This record gives sequence, structure tokens and C-alpha cells, in this order.
Amino acid sequence: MADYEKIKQNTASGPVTLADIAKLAGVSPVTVSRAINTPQLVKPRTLEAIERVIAKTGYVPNLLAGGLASRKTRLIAAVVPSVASTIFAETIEGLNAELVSAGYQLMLGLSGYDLSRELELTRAILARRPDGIILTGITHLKETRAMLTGAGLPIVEIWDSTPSPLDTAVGFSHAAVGSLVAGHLLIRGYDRYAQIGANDPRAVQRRDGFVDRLKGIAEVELPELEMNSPSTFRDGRVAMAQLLDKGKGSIGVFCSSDVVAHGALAEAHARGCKMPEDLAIIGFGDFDFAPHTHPPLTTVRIDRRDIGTKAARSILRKIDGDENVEAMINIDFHIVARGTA
Amino acid sequence: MADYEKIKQNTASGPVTLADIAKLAGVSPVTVSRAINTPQLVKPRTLEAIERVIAKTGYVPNLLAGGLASRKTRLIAAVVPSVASTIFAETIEGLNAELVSAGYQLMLGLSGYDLSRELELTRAILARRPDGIILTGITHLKETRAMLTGAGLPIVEIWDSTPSPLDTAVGFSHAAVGSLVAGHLLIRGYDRYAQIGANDPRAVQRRDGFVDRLKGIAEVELPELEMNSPSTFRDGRVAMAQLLDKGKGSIGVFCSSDVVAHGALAEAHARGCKMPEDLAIIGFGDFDFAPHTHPPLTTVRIDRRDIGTKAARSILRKIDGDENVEAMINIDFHIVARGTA
DNA sequence: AGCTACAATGAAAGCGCTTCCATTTCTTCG
DNA sequence: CGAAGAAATGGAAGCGCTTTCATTGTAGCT
Repeated sequence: MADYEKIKQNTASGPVTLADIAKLAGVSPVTVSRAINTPQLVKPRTLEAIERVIAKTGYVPNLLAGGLASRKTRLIAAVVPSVASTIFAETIEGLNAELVSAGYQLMLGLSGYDLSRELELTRAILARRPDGIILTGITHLKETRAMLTGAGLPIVEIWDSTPSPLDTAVGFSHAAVGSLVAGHLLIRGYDRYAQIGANDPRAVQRRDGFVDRLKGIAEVELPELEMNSPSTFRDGRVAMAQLLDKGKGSIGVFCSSDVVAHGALAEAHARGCKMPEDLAIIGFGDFDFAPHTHPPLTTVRIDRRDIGTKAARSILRKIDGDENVEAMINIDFHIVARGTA
Repeated sequence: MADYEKIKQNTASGPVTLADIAKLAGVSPVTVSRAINTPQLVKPRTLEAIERVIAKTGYVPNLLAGGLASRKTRLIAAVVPSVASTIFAETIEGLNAELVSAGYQLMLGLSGYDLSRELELTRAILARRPDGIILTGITHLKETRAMLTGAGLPIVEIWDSTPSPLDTAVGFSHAAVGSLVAGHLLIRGYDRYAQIGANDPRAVQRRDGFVDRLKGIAEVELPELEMNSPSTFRDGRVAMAQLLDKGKGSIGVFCSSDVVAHGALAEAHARGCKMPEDLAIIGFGDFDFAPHTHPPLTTVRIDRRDIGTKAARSILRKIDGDENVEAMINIDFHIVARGTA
């Protein structure tokens, strides 16, 4: 008890350490370490004594020291463009849930759709020696790639597909999404076809897939409007106005996200367009509000949370030394046909 | 050059260390450390030589080791209930932007509106020795409080107000919000008043503020529906149906979030209620979609990003040893009157 | 030239833990 | 009951950095 008081005092200036616990419990530091990390190797009586001391002192192990010594941090980092734009939020939740239940912690980095920020972030992240890293997309600066491959840790790229990932990728083909949407619109048949979209690599791929599918059948109109990701309701509204002003005839429009589609919808609604006869709108993401717009939004649904879950599982398997993790894990998507197409 | 090759080889199994850089640059480890952290103390010629070696080897300092030695991690942790429910996403973006520009990194924890998960999360976070921690709300388990105060680091509680924060708080009074909304509704005058809300502490406070303001004037009806946070569109819709089925007369409804309000709105719309004459709905949050519902949603706006920004600034000041950080930093809110009240 | 003052660098210790290997203590069984 | 093997524990070294304090180099002045 006297000892405890003394240490408590010292503690004022610095927190309790594993050595303090050892002294108080009358064992060596190694034993305390084992009590914490591999309790099955410690005799129940000893374990109990140690745990009592830990509880009494409020000892919290220092994972910096632990990580330095063991070269394992139980930390997984993820870089996403943004967390405010809904699209990635559920992926993060999925990721987090899966990691936490495996005893890992998630460290998040926000790149703001900016590749050079991704590079800086990657550097900062690697400096903390995570056990694995998750990146959004397959487009990275070559410096980022070099740094990453040099670091020799498991890497998972999410939200896109590629035959040659850095390590493993979990996602889907955005071009295929564009193509699917074009097909959906073609069956219904419109006089004009257009795409309203942002400029991030994935949105661009969706547009290209859309355009490709319509090649030789129809020219795809693209509003002349610089739309930086994340694109907004307003962007959609303005772009739709442009489209509607520019020509006549029925028109099928593919939007790069449900948010943009919602804006486009609002403009169309205000002008009294008849949907889906005169105007079709297809969004992307199947956001919460999609079933509740007027008319309800037809969109492409993909299980965003599942991307996170699968990414987490892949990276955990890799950390456990599993060599058989697939290089490309595909996520399903499909069109949810509602009122606008 | 020979040396470089040799180390490159060793590197295959372990990454380059500061000592390696020192050897290659022909200086001592301390000098390399200074070149990285306090370059102004190193002679330009030497600095340049070291930087060249760092660039060539792709050396990334180990912040675990650095943090262990210096007792500073440049890490700030934040615990929020969720990231998918929009409400906190912008706060996080604000927080992150501010921290990154100060050279800090944000580590996010998701508590899922669960206090015991908050406790576990706090323990896991403290184990990484962040320089500061940000928590959502002022309601915590006593174990969490004990652990936090014992850790002796700057703490900022966000999204609520209190005269006695653990350390510093950045937020606003939810009771005041409820009261303000009640006042707004009272001026217009309805036969009935109701609240549709989730069960997290802050939503409950908003409800209580609402009820208090109406005390002696009207009874506030509360749908009998268990709504766990985060509440959903569906919750709002179901609750509104209950309310509408249960009685007659015009009714003023306060919803605990815009999402819930949106659901309530949809139900009202479907039933052909005239708004805001027969039915008033006021949401909370002023989410992106609020101006675009039919009719546009009247709601309470608060600058969510600003909470993050201010929280970051406070914690950074505290880390810098500033003793004069206010205990309570208040964030403004106001009603945005649109079509539903 | 000699002395002071400051700039630049280095040596050694230590941050708090884990790993490896050695040692002690307990079981078990012939 | 003693040897062998397993279970439980401990000692020492080291993870990669920063800190403190000491040393060397370089001007600047008389």
C-alpha cells in the first residue's frame, strides 16, 4: 500500500508504467506483459493479482512502446476523399466495425479528392507504422505508389476495379456501371442522351462507360460546367437547366451521384417535365433520400458498407499472413428502377 | 555508394532507420533528428546532404519511436457516435482540416451512441498516447471520466453545452434549441403539439426544452415508438402516421433531426396535409436536402463544421500550454423558416 | 595571437514495452 | 521418490527515436 501511494505520487508527473505494475504485483515486467497480451500463459493466481493492480492504478499500456518493440501496431489506416459526402461514410462504418471486432483500430485520413494530399497523408500515415493501409481508388501519384510498395505492408484499394492492384482491390468497374445505365436508358429510348458528372477518376470512368455504350447510337451531351468532386445539388440543377435550354426532344440523363441527380430532378420538376416519358434521370449510389424524391429516383445501388467489410477482412487476412487473398474482389451493383427511368 | 547499396539490401527485411541515414550522410543520428525536426539548427550544407540521403532512401521517420522518446505524438483523437449520419461528418471535416494544417493527425473513433463502447474506445485511444482527445457530448460513464482526467491531457467535449465540462466544451444548449422551436410554433398557434425524436442524450434535451417551453400551455404528444439513434426516415414516417391517426386539429411537430422530419413530411404529404396551416414540421440540422423537400423544410441550423474548427483550435491552444482557453465555447443556432413552419 | 561567444555537432542515456532465451517451479509417472 | 517434461517466470537486450549535456568549430573582438 505504501508502495502504491508512492507510485501514485510519482504518477502525477508521468503515468503508470508496466514496470510499476510489476513492482506492485511482485512479479517481473515480462509477466505483466504476458498477463496483458497472452494471459493463458500466466498462472491464474498471478494473473488475478496483476489484474487487481492494473484496475487499482488505472494503468493503460503504452501502445507506442509496445508497437515499437513488437513491430505491430494493431492500427489500420484508411484514406478516403471525404467523409461529408455520404458515399464513403458507410464504407468507413463497415470497415471500422470489422476492424474493431478484430481488435484493431482505424485511423482515417481525408484526401479531399486531391492526389498530392493523398501523398502527404500516406507519408504521415506510414510514419505511424500501421499494420495495413486502405486507399480509395486506383489512381495514385507514382511517389505514393513507390512509398507504399517500399513500406512492405498489406494494401487494399477500394471503390474501383483493376486487373493490377497495388496489392488487393475491393470494388467494381465504374465503366460497367456507365454501360449498364446506358443500356437501361436505351431500352426505353430517348431522343437525346446526356451525362452530368463530377471530375473525379471514378465519375469519369462511369461517364466513359456510358458514352462507350452509346457510341454509334447517339451522341452523349455533356453540360459545359466544371464540376469538382464532391459535386452538389446545385451543380445538378444548373447542369440540368443547361441541358433543357439547349435542345428539344426527350432526354435520358445519367448523373454521377444521387445528390447531383436530386438537383437535376428539382430543376426538371420545377419546369414540369414529365418523367420518365420526357425525361429520364438515373443517379448513382442509392442514397437514403433516393426513394423519397418526387418522383422517386431511379439509381444504381451498390452495397457501400460491404466494400468496407470486405476490405477489412482482406487486410486482416493479409496481416495474418494469408497469401491466398484474391487480388480483385468484386462488389455487385444493380439498377433500382423507381420513378425517374 | 557501396554503403547505400548495403543498407538498401538490409532494408529488404526492415525499413531504413534514422541511424542508417546518419551513417550514409556521415553525421551522427542526433544531427539527422535535428535536420528533420529543427532544421534551423543544422548548417545548410549538412542539411542538404541529409535531405539528399533521405530522398534517395525513401526514409520515413518512425513516429512510434519519436513519440515514445518525446512524449508527443502529434495525434489528436476524436470520438463521435457515427459518421454515416451526416450530422457529425462536417464537424469531422472541420476538425481534420484545422488539425492537419497544424501538423497534427486525427484519429477517429466511432462509438455508435453507446457509452460503454465509448469507454472501450477511450481506453484504446489513450493507449496510443494522443496529445489531446475530443469527445461527443457531455454524458460519459464515470469510468470514462476517471480514465480521462487521470490521463492528464487536453480534452474537448463537443456538440453540447455545460457549465462544468471535463476540460473545455464547444457546443450549444439543446434545451435552448427545443425552447426556441416551441416559441416559433407558439407564435403560429396550433391545436396540438408533438415531438418525434430519438433517444440519445442530446435529442432528449431538445425534447425537454421543447416540452418545458410549452408547459402550462399545451401537452406535448410523444409517439409511442422506440427510436434509437440514429433515427431514420422510416421512423419519422411511422411516428407521423401515429400522430395523425390519433387525433384531430392542427398540429405543430418538432423532429429530432432533418432526416426524421423528412420522413414525417413524406407521410404528411401523402395524406395531403396542408402545410404549414394544418401541420407544421420543424427539423434539426439543416441538412443538404432540407431546402429541397416539398414543401421545403423549416429547420434549426447550426454551423456543424464550425464546431470542429473551434474544437481543434481549442485543443491546439491547450497543447501549446495556453491556460486561458474558455471552458465553454458557444456555437450559434437559429431557425431557418422555409415552407413547413 | 588569444580570448570570448555562439553555432554546430556528438555521446550517452532512456522512453516503455516485447522478444529471446534461460531459469525456476510444478506435475506426472515409472 | 526422483527424473523428465511441462508450466510459469525472469534477465537482458533492443525497438528507433529524442533529450540533455558535453564537445568541437568558427567568428569576432582586442
